[in-house]
Amino acid sequence: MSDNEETTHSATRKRLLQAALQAFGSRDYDGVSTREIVEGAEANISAISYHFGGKRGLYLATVDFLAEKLQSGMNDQLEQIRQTAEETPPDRSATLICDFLLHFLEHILLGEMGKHAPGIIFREQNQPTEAFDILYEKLLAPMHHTLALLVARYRGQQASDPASIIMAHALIGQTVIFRIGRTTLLRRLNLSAYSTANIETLKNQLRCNYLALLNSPPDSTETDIRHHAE
Amino acid sequence: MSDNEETTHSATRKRLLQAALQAFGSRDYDGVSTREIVEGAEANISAISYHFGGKRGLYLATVDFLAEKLQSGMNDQLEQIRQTAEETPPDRSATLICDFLLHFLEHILLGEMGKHAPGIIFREQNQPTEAFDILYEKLLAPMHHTLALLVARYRGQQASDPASIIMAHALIGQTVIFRIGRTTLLRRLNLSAYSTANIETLKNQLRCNYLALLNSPPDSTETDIRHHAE
DNA sequence: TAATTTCAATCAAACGTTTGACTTAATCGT
DNA sequence: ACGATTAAGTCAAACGTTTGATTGAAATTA
Repeated sequence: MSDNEETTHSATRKRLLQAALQAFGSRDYDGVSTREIVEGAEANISAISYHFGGKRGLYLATVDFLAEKLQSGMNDQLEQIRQTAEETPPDRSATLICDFLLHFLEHILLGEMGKHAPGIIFREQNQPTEAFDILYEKLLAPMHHTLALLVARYRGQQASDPASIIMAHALIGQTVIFRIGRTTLLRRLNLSAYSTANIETLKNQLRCNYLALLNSPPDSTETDIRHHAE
Repeated sequence: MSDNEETTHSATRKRLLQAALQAFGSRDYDGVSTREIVEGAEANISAISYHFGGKRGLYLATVDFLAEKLQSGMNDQLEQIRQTAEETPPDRSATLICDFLLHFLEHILLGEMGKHAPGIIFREQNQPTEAFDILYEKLLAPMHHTLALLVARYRGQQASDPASIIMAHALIGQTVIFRIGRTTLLRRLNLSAYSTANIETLKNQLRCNYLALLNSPPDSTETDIRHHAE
Protein backbone atom coordinates (compact mmCIF):
# COMPACT_ATOMS: atom_id res chain seq x y z
CA MET A 1 0.00 0.00 0.00
CA SER A 2 0.87 3.67 0.17
CA ASP A 3 2.01 4.44 -3.32
CA ASN A 4 4.04 7.50 -2.81
CA GLU A 5 1.32 9.91 -1.80
CA GLU A 6 0.61 10.89 -5.39
CA THR A 7 3.42 13.23 -6.25
CA THR A 8 1.37 15.19 -8.78
CA HIS A 9 -0.40 17.27 -6.19
CA SER A 10 -0.46 20.99 -5.98
CA ALA A 11 1.93 23.35 -4.26
CA THR A 12 -0.74 24.17 -1.71
CA ARG A 13 -0.60 20.60 -0.54
CA LYS A 14 3.09 20.82 0.19
CA ARG A 15 2.77 24.18 1.91
CA LEU A 16 0.07 22.70 4.10
CA LEU A 17 2.30 19.78 5.03
CA GLN A 18 5.19 22.01 5.95
CA ALA A 19 3.05 24.35 8.00
CA ALA A 20 1.39 21.39 9.67
CA LEU A 21 4.73 19.80 10.48
CA GLN A 22 5.86 22.94 12.17
CA ALA A 23 2.62 23.22 14.12
CA PHE A 24 2.23 19.57 15.14
CA GLY A 25 5.91 19.43 15.98
CA SER A 26 5.62 21.99 18.71
CA ARG A 27 2.05 21.54 19.87
CA ASP A 28 -0.32 18.67 20.39
CA TYR A 29 -2.95 17.60 17.87
CA ASP A 30 -5.71 19.34 19.77
CA GLY A 31 -3.50 22.31 20.46
CA VAL A 32 -3.21 23.06 16.76
CA SER A 33 -6.12 24.63 14.92
CA THR A 34 -6.77 24.18 11.26
CA ARG A 35 -7.00 27.92 10.84
CA GLU A 36 -3.53 28.34 12.26
CA ILE A 37 -2.18 25.83 9.77
CA VAL A 38 -3.77 27.36 6.70
CA GLU A 39 -2.56 30.76 7.83
CA GLY A 40 1.00 29.46 8.00
CA ALA A 41 0.55 27.82 4.63
CA GLU A 42 -1.16 30.84 3.09
CA ALA A 43 -4.01 28.64 1.99
CA ASN A 44 -7.75 28.59 2.38
CA ILE A 45 -9.36 26.73 5.24
CA SER A 46 -11.17 24.33 2.95
CA ALA A 47 -7.90 23.23 1.36
CA ILE A 48 -7.42 20.82 4.25
CA SER A 49 -10.63 18.99 3.56
CA TYR A 50 -9.97 19.08 -0.15
CA HIS A 51 -6.44 17.69 -0.04
CA PHE A 52 -6.50 15.50 3.04
CA GLY A 53 -10.12 14.87 3.87
CA GLY A 54 -9.87 16.68 7.17
CA LYS A 55 -7.62 17.58 10.06
CA ARG A 56 -6.97 13.98 11.02
CA GLY A 57 -5.97 13.12 7.46
CA LEU A 58 -3.61 16.08 7.39
CA TYR A 59 -2.02 14.92 10.62
CA LEU A 60 -1.43 11.42 9.31
CA ALA A 61 -0.07 12.80 6.05
CA THR A 62 2.20 15.09 8.03
CA VAL A 63 3.61 12.20 10.04
CA ASP A 64 4.14 10.30 6.83
CA PHE A 65 5.77 13.37 5.32
CA LEU A 66 8.10 13.58 8.30
CA ALA A 67 8.90 9.89 8.26
CA GLU A 68 9.60 9.98 4.56
CA LYS A 69 11.85 12.98 4.95
CA LEU A 70 13.91 11.37 7.67
CA GLN A 71 13.87 7.96 6.09
CA SER A 72 15.43 9.23 2.90
CA GLY A 73 18.32 10.68 4.82
CA MET A 74 18.85 7.58 6.89
CA ASN A 75 18.09 4.50 4.85
CA ASP A 76 21.08 4.96 2.59
CA GLN A 77 23.25 5.37 5.63
CA LEU A 78 21.78 2.30 7.32
CA GLU A 79 22.16 0.20 4.21
CA GLN A 80 25.75 1.27 3.83
CA ILE A 81 26.44 0.46 7.46
CA ARG A 82 25.03 -3.03 7.11
CA GLN A 83 27.18 -3.70 4.07
CA THR A 84 30.28 -2.31 5.73
CA ALA A 85 29.63 -4.46 8.76
CA GLU A 86 29.63 -7.61 6.71
CA GLU A 87 32.93 -6.81 5.09
CA THR A 88 34.86 -5.81 8.19
CA PRO A 89 35.81 -7.70 11.35
CA PRO A 90 33.19 -7.74 14.11
CA ASP A 91 35.22 -5.55 16.42
CA ARG A 92 34.93 -2.70 13.91
CA SER A 93 31.17 -2.70 14.53
CA ALA A 94 31.67 -0.57 17.62
CA THR A 95 33.07 2.22 15.50
CA LEU A 96 30.15 1.99 13.12
CA ILE A 97 27.72 2.19 16.01
CA CYS A 98 29.46 5.18 17.55
CA ASP A 99 29.71 7.08 14.29
CA PHE A 100 26.09 6.48 13.44
CA LEU A 101 24.76 7.46 16.84
CA LEU A 102 26.93 10.56 17.12
CA HIS A 103 25.82 11.65 13.69
CA PHE A 104 22.27 11.01 14.79
CA LEU A 105 22.83 13.07 17.92
CA GLU A 106 23.88 16.08 15.91
CA HIS A 107 20.75 15.82 13.83
CA ILE A 108 18.36 15.79 16.76
CA LEU A 109 20.22 18.53 18.63
CA LEU A 110 20.90 20.93 15.79
CA GLY A 111 19.18 19.78 12.63
CA GLU A 112 15.81 20.74 11.28
CA MET A 113 14.59 17.31 12.29
CA GLY A 114 15.35 17.98 15.92
CA LYS A 115 12.84 20.79 15.98
CA HIS A 116 9.72 18.91 14.97
CA ALA A 117 10.27 15.19 15.12
CA PRO A 118 10.88 14.56 18.82
CA GLY A 119 7.57 15.99 19.98
CA ILE A 120 5.59 13.98 17.47
CA ILE A 121 7.52 10.77 18.05
CA PHE A 122 7.26 10.94 21.80
CA ARG A 123 3.56 11.68 21.77
CA GLU A 124 2.97 8.69 19.56
CA GLN A 125 5.10 6.52 21.83
CA ASN A 126 3.21 7.65 24.88
CA GLN A 127 -0.25 7.36 23.38
CA PRO A 128 0.08 5.46 20.11
CA THR A 129 -2.34 6.11 17.30
CA GLU A 130 -2.39 5.03 13.70
CA ALA A 131 0.48 7.44 13.14
CA PHE A 132 2.83 5.42 15.30
CA ASP A 133 2.73 2.56 12.82
CA ILE A 134 4.05 4.88 10.15
CA LEU A 135 6.87 6.11 12.36
CA TYR A 136 7.73 2.62 13.48
CA GLU A 137 7.85 1.08 10.04
CA LYS A 138 9.73 3.86 8.33
CA LEU A 139 11.99 5.14 11.08
CA LEU A 140 12.16 3.40 14.40
CA ALA A 141 12.23 -0.22 13.24
CA PRO A 142 14.95 0.15 10.58
CA MET A 143 17.20 2.06 12.94
CA HIS A 144 16.56 -0.28 15.82
CA HIS A 145 17.07 -3.29 13.64
CA THR A 146 20.36 -2.18 12.18
CA LEU A 147 21.75 -1.27 15.56
CA ALA A 148 20.74 -4.63 17.00
CA LEU A 149 22.54 -6.25 14.08
CA LEU A 150 25.74 -4.36 14.80
CA VAL A 151 25.47 -5.00 18.51
CA ALA A 152 24.95 -8.70 17.96
CA ARG A 153 27.90 -8.81 15.62
CA TYR A 154 30.16 -7.01 18.03
CA ARG A 155 29.14 -9.06 21.03
CA GLY A 156 28.87 -12.38 19.26
CA GLN A 157 25.15 -12.74 19.77
CA GLN A 158 22.16 -13.29 17.51
CA ALA A 159 20.52 -10.16 16.14
CA SER A 160 17.19 -11.58 17.25
CA ASP A 161 18.50 -12.17 20.77
CA PRO A 162 16.50 -9.98 23.17
CA ALA A 163 19.79 -9.01 24.78
CA SER A 164 20.92 -7.45 21.51
CA ILE A 165 17.63 -5.65 21.08
CA ILE A 166 17.68 -4.31 24.61
CA MET A 167 21.26 -3.17 24.19
CA ALA A 168 20.35 -1.38 20.96
CA HIS A 169 17.50 0.28 22.80
CA ALA A 170 19.83 1.33 25.60
CA LEU A 171 22.28 2.84 23.12
CA ILE A 172 19.58 4.82 21.37
CA GLY A 173 18.21 5.91 24.72
CA GLN A 174 21.63 7.04 25.81
CA THR A 175 21.59 9.32 22.79
CA VAL A 176 18.09 10.72 22.60
CA ILE A 177 17.94 11.52 26.30
CA PHE A 178 20.15 14.51 25.56
CA ARG A 179 17.41 15.81 23.33
CA ILE A 180 14.40 14.66 25.34
CA GLY A 181 15.82 15.77 28.67
CA ARG A 182 17.47 18.83 27.19
CA THR A 183 15.66 21.37 29.34
CA THR A 184 16.64 19.65 32.56
CA LEU A 185 20.27 19.15 31.62
CA LEU A 186 20.70 22.71 30.37
CA ARG A 187 19.27 24.02 33.59
CA ARG A 188 21.61 21.85 35.60
CA LEU A 189 24.56 23.14 33.61
CA ASN A 190 23.42 26.75 33.76
CA LEU A 191 23.23 26.96 30.01
CA SER A 192 20.50 28.46 27.88
CA ALA A 193 21.23 26.33 24.81
CA TYR A 194 23.75 23.83 23.51
CA SER A 195 26.72 25.45 21.83
CA THR A 196 28.77 23.57 19.26
CA ALA A 197 31.49 23.25 21.88
CA ASN A 198 29.00 21.76 24.33
CA ILE A 199 27.96 19.25 21.73
CA GLU A 200 31.56 18.31 21.09
CA THR A 201 31.97 17.60 24.79
CA LEU A 202 28.78 15.57 24.79
CA LYS A 203 29.91 13.57 21.81
CA ASN A 204 33.21 12.69 23.43
CA GLN A 205 31.48 11.64 26.60
CA LEU A 206 28.87 9.66 24.69
CA ARG A 207 31.50 7.80 22.71
CA CYS A 208 32.97 6.61 25.99
CA ASN A 209 29.53 5.59 27.18
CA TYR A 210 28.75 3.63 24.01
CA LEU A 211 31.99 1.70 24.26
CA ALA A 212 31.51 1.05 27.96
CA LEU A 213 28.06 -0.39 27.30
CA LEU A 214 29.18 -2.44 24.32
CA ASN A 215 32.12 -3.89 26.22
CA SER A 216 30.22 -4.56 29.42
CA PRO A 217 30.02 -8.23 30.41
CA PRO A 218 26.71 -9.88 29.45
CA ASP A 219 24.18 -10.25 32.22
CA SER A 220 24.92 -13.54 33.94
CA THR A 221 21.43 -13.90 35.41
CA GLU A 222 19.80 -13.49 32.06
CA THR A 223 16.59 -15.31 31.31
CA ASP A 224 14.89 -15.51 27.97
CA ILE A 225 12.49 -12.61 27.83
CA ARG A 226 10.43 -14.40 25.24
CA HIS A 227 9.26 -16.98 27.73
CA HIS A 228 6.36 -14.72 28.44
CA ALA A 229 5.84 -13.35 24.97
CA GLU A 230 2.42 -12.23 23.78
CA MET B 1 5.04 31.68 48.24
CA SER B 2 3.49 28.26 48.21
CA ASP B 3 2.31 27.71 51.73
CA ASN B 4 1.06 24.24 51.47
CA GLU B 5 -1.90 24.82 49.16
CA GLU B 6 -4.27 25.54 52.04
CA THR B 7 -5.17 22.15 53.34
CA THR B 8 -8.64 23.17 54.47
CA HIS B 9 -10.19 22.91 51.04
CA SER B 10 -13.20 20.92 50.08
CA ALA B 11 -13.38 17.35 48.88
CA THR B 12 -14.45 18.54 45.48
CA ARG B 13 -11.12 20.24 45.07
CA LYS B 14 -9.26 17.01 45.63
CA ARG B 15 -11.53 15.05 43.33
CA LEU B 16 -10.91 17.64 40.63
CA LEU B 17 -7.16 17.32 41.07
CA GLN B 18 -7.27 13.56 40.82
CA ALA B 19 -9.48 13.57 37.77
CA ALA B 20 -7.34 16.27 36.19
CA LEU B 21 -4.16 14.30 36.88
CA GLN B 22 -5.61 11.30 35.12
CA ALA B 23 -6.73 13.41 32.18
CA PHE B 24 -3.63 15.58 31.75
CA GLY B 25 -1.46 12.52 32.27
CA SER B 26 -2.74 10.81 29.18
CA ARG B 27 -3.69 13.72 26.97
CA ASP B 28 -2.35 17.16 26.22
CA TYR B 29 -3.63 20.36 27.81
CA ASP B 30 -5.74 21.24 24.82
CA GLY B 31 -6.84 17.66 24.43
CA VAL B 32 -8.54 17.70 27.79
CA SER B 33 -11.84 19.49 28.21
CA THR B 34 -13.04 20.98 31.45
CA ARG B 35 -16.31 19.13 31.07
CA GLU B 36 -14.47 15.83 30.87
CA ILE B 37 -12.62 16.61 34.09
CA VAL B 38 -15.67 17.59 36.10
CA GLU B 39 -17.42 14.50 34.83
CA GLY B 40 -14.60 12.34 36.13
CA ALA B 41 -14.62 14.24 39.39
CA GLU B 42 -18.41 14.18 39.67
CA ALA B 43 -18.38 17.92 40.14
CA ASN B 44 -20.04 20.88 38.56
CA ILE B 45 -18.41 22.71 35.68
CA SER B 46 -18.11 25.95 37.58
CA ALA B 47 -16.14 24.27 40.35
CA ILE B 48 -12.99 24.73 38.26
CA SER B 49 -13.30 28.48 38.11
CA TYR B 50 -14.31 28.58 41.73
CA HIS B 51 -11.44 26.53 43.12
CA PHE B 52 -8.65 27.21 40.66
CA GLY B 53 -9.60 30.34 38.76
CA GLY B 54 -9.83 28.47 35.47
CA LYS B 55 -8.50 25.59 33.45
CA ARG B 56 -4.95 26.90 33.43
CA GLY B 57 -4.98 27.25 37.20
CA LEU B 58 -6.24 23.71 37.54
CA TYR B 59 -3.45 22.45 35.33
CA LEU B 60 -0.78 24.18 37.37
CA ALA B 61 -2.34 22.94 40.60
CA THR B 62 -2.41 19.44 39.13
CA VAL B 63 1.28 19.54 38.26
CA ASP B 64 2.01 20.78 41.76
CA PHE B 65 -0.19 18.03 43.13
CA LEU B 66 1.75 15.47 41.14
CA ALA B 67 5.12 16.88 42.11
CA GLU B 68 4.15 16.96 45.75
CA LYS B 69 2.94 13.39 45.60
CA LEU B 70 6.14 12.10 44.05
CA GLN B 71 8.38 14.32 46.12
CA SER B 72 7.04 12.94 49.37
CA GLY B 73 7.90 9.42 48.29
CA MET B 74 11.36 10.33 47.08
CA ASN B 75 12.83 13.03 49.29
CA ASP B 76 13.15 10.74 52.29
CA GLN B 77 14.86 8.21 50.10
CA LEU B 78 17.22 10.79 48.61
CA GLU B 79 18.09 12.21 52.00
CA GLN B 80 18.81 8.76 53.33
CA ILE B 81 21.01 8.00 50.36
CA ARG B 82 23.04 11.15 50.83
CA GLN B 83 23.60 10.32 54.47
CA THR B 84 24.53 6.74 53.73
CA ALA B 85 26.96 7.91 51.08
CA GLU B 86 28.86 10.02 53.56
CA GLU B 87 29.25 7.18 55.99
CA THR B 88 30.40 4.51 53.58
CA PRO B 89 33.44 4.24 51.32
CA PRO B 90 33.11 5.87 47.88
CA ASP B 91 33.09 2.58 46.02
CA ARG B 92 29.80 1.71 47.72
CA SER B 93 28.19 4.64 45.91
CA ALA B 94 27.75 2.49 42.84
CA THR B 95 25.44 0.19 44.76
CA LEU B 96 23.44 3.13 46.04
CA ILE B 97 23.06 4.45 42.52
CA CYS B 98 21.98 1.09 41.14
CA ASP B 99 19.48 0.43 43.89
CA PHE B 100 17.93 3.85 43.60
CA LEU B 101 17.62 3.77 39.82
CA LEU B 102 16.25 0.24 39.72
CA HIS B 103 13.70 1.16 42.34
CA PHE B 104 12.86 4.19 40.26
CA LEU B 105 12.49 2.00 37.18
CA GLU B 106 9.88 -0.15 38.85
CA HIS B 107 7.91 2.91 39.79
CA ILE B 108 7.74 4.33 36.29
CA LEU B 109 7.04 0.96 34.68
CA LEU B 110 4.49 -0.43 37.10
CA GLY B 111 3.52 2.17 39.69
CA GLU B 112 0.69 4.63 39.67
CA MET B 113 3.21 7.34 38.94
CA GLY B 114 4.24 5.70 35.71
CA LYS B 115 0.76 6.18 34.31
CA HIS B 116 0.45 9.93 34.56
CA ALA B 117 3.79 11.53 35.29
CA PRO B 118 5.82 10.70 32.16
CA GLY B 119 3.45 12.37 29.74
CA ILE B 120 3.30 15.57 31.74
CA ILE B 121 7.01 15.68 32.44
CA PHE B 122 8.00 15.13 28.85
CA ARG B 123 5.61 17.71 27.49
CA GLU B 124 6.99 20.25 29.88
CA GLN B 125 10.53 19.32 28.88
CA ASN B 126 9.71 19.65 25.23
CA GLN B 127 7.77 22.88 25.51
CA PRO B 128 8.39 24.29 28.97
CA THR B 129 5.76 26.40 30.65
CA GLU B 130 5.41 27.72 34.16
CA ALA B 131 4.66 24.15 35.21
CA PHE B 132 8.17 22.98 34.36
CA ASP B 133 9.62 25.11 37.14
CA ILE B 134 7.47 23.23 39.63
CA LEU B 135 8.57 19.87 38.30
CA TYR B 136 12.20 20.90 38.18
CA GLU B 137 12.37 22.29 41.68
CA LYS B 138 10.44 19.54 43.40
CA LEU B 139 11.40 16.49 41.38
CA LEU B 140 14.01 16.71 38.68
CA ALA B 141 16.60 18.86 40.42
CA PRO B 142 16.73 16.94 43.72
CA MET B 143 17.06 13.64 41.93
CA HIS B 144 19.60 14.92 39.45
CA HIS B 145 21.58 16.58 42.19
CA THR B 146 21.76 13.54 44.44
CA LEU B 147 22.82 11.31 41.59
CA ALA B 148 25.52 13.73 40.53
CA LEU B 149 26.76 13.69 44.12
CA LEU B 150 27.01 9.92 44.16
CA VAL B 151 28.62 9.82 40.75
CA ALA B 152 31.19 12.40 41.78
CA ARG B 153 31.94 10.49 44.93
CA TYR B 154 32.36 7.22 43.11
CA ARG B 155 34.52 8.65 40.37
CA GLY B 156 36.49 11.03 42.52
CA GLN B 157 35.16 14.16 40.86
CA GLN B 158 33.42 17.29 42.08
CA ALA B 159 29.62 17.13 42.25
CA SER B 160 29.53 20.42 40.38
CA ASP B 161 31.80 19.05 37.64
CA PRO B 162 29.84 19.03 34.36
CA ALA B 163 31.18 15.53 33.78
CA SER B 164 29.39 14.34 36.92
CA ILE B 165 26.19 16.09 35.90
CA ILE B 166 26.30 14.65 32.41
CA MET B 167 26.97 11.20 33.77
CA ALA B 168 24.02 11.52 36.15
CA HIS B 169 21.90 12.56 33.19
CA ALA B 170 23.09 9.60 31.19
CA LEU B 171 22.25 7.21 34.02
CA ILE B 172 18.75 8.62 34.39
CA GLY B 173 18.30 8.52 30.64
CA GLN B 174 19.40 4.92 30.56
CA THR B 175 16.54 4.23 32.94
CA VAL B 176 13.65 6.32 31.70
CA ILE B 177 14.15 5.32 28.08
CA PHE B 178 12.54 2.00 28.94
CA ARG B 179 9.42 3.90 29.89
CA ILE B 180 9.57 6.62 27.24
CA GLY B 181 10.45 4.24 24.42
CA ARG B 182 8.29 1.47 25.78
CA THR B 183 6.07 1.14 22.72
CA THR B 184 9.00 0.72 20.37
CA LEU B 185 10.86 -1.78 22.54
CA LEU B 186 7.77 -3.87 23.19
CA ARG B 187 7.08 -4.03 19.49
CA ARG B 188 10.63 -5.06 18.79
CA LEU B 189 10.35 -7.83 21.38
CA ASN B 190 6.93 -8.96 20.21
CA LEU B 191 5.42 -8.23 23.59
CA SER B 192 2.19 -6.44 24.40
CA ALA B 193 3.25 -5.33 27.86
CA TYR B 194 6.07 -5.74 30.34
CA SER B 195 5.63 -8.75 32.59
CA THR B 196 7.28 -8.91 35.98
CA ALA B 197 9.73 -11.42 34.50
CA ASN B 198 10.56 -8.99 31.69
CA ILE B 199 11.22 -6.29 34.21
CA GLU B 200 13.52 -8.57 36.16
CA THR B 201 15.50 -9.16 32.98
CA LEU B 202 15.62 -5.45 32.30
CA LYS B 203 16.80 -4.72 35.81
CA ASN B 204 19.64 -7.20 35.55
CA GLN B 205 20.70 -5.76 32.24
CA LEU B 206 20.41 -2.20 33.51
CA ARG B 207 22.53 -2.96 36.55
CA CYS B 208 25.29 -4.10 34.20
CA ASN B 209 24.86 -0.93 32.16
CA TYR B 210 25.03 1.34 35.18
CA LEU B 211 28.23 -0.24 36.38
CA ALA B 212 29.75 -0.16 32.91
CA LEU B 213 29.05 3.56 32.63
CA LEU B 214 30.28 4.33 36.13
CA ASN B 215 33.49 2.40 35.60
CA SER B 216 34.17 3.74 32.13
CA PRO B 217 37.36 5.76 31.80
CA PRO B 218 36.81 9.52 31.88
CA ASP B 219 36.79 11.30 28.55
CA SER B 220 40.39 12.21 27.78
CA THR B 221 39.47 14.99 25.35
CA GLU B 222 37.24 16.67 27.85
CA THR B 223 36.93 20.42 27.81
CA ASP B 224 35.16 22.51 30.37
CA ILE B 225 31.60 22.88 29.18
CA ARG B 226 31.24 26.04 31.23
CA HIS B 227 33.63 27.93 28.99
CA HIS B 228 30.65 28.87 26.93
CA ALA B 229 28.07 29.23 29.65
CA GLU B 230 25.46 31.90 29.23
C1' DT C 1 -15.36 23.14 -22.40
C1' DA C 2 -14.39 20.11 -18.54
C1' DA C 3 -11.82 19.15 -14.56
C1' DT C 4 -9.35 20.84 -10.85
C1' DT C 5 -8.43 24.04 -7.32
C1' DT C 6 -9.42 28.15 -4.46
C1' DC C 7 -12.41 31.21 -2.11
C1' DA C 8 -15.71 33.71 1.20
C1' DA C 9 -19.50 32.50 3.79
C1' DT C 10 -21.80 29.55 6.80
C1' DC C 11 -22.88 25.55 9.87
C1' DA C 12 -23.52 22.86 14.19
C1' DA C 13 -20.88 21.37 17.94
C1' DA C 14 -17.69 21.96 21.57
C1' DC C 15 -14.97 25.01 24.05
C1' DG C 16 -13.79 27.79 28.68
C1' DT C 17 -16.08 30.88 31.41
C1' DT C 18 -19.75 33.45 33.82
C1' DT C 19 -24.03 34.13 35.98
C1' DG C 20 -27.50 34.13 39.59
C1' DA C 21 -30.17 31.25 42.42
C1' DC C 22 -29.89 27.79 45.98
C1' DT C 23 -28.12 25.12 50.07
C1' DT C 24 -25.50 24.62 54.10
C1' DA C 25 -23.10 26.08 58.07
C1' DA C 26 -20.98 29.23 60.91
C1' DT C 27 -21.16 34.13 63.05
C1' DC C 28 -23.37 37.87 65.20
C1' DG C 29 -26.48 41.19 67.68
C1' DT C 30 -29.79 41.20 70.89
C1' DA D 1 -31.12 31.34 73.18
C1' DC D 2 -32.60 32.66 68.73
C1' DG D 3 -33.75 34.94 64.37
C1' DA D 4 -30.79 37.67 61.07
C1' DT D 5 -26.61 37.98 58.52
C1' DT D 6 -22.67 36.47 56.26
C1' DA D 7 -19.62 33.34 53.91
C1' DA D 8 -18.54 29.08 51.37
C1' DG D 9 -19.77 25.79 48.17
C1' DT D 10 -22.66 23.78 44.57
C1' DC D 11 -25.70 23.82 40.73
C1' DA D 12 -28.30 24.31 36.10
C1' DA D 13 -28.35 27.42 32.55
C1' DA D 14 -26.51 30.42 29.44
C1' DC D 15 -22.67 33.35 27.56
C1' DG D 16 -19.62 34.57 23.56
C1' DT D 17 -15.91 32.45 21.05
C1' DT D 18 -13.50 29.05 18.55
C1' DT D 19 -13.48 24.66 16.65
C1' DG D 20 -13.50 21.38 12.28
C1' DA D 21 -16.23 20.88 8.49
C1' DT D 22 -19.17 22.07 4.47
C1' DT D 23 -21.19 24.68 0.80
C1' DG D 24 -21.68 26.59 -3.87
C1' DA D 25 -19.83 29.98 -6.62
C1' DA D 26 -15.57 31.83 -8.67
C1' DA D 27 -11.10 31.19 -10.52
C1' DT D 28 -7.64 28.57 -12.69
C1' DT D 29 -5.74 25.15 -15.62
C1' DA D 30 -5.52 21.96 -19.43
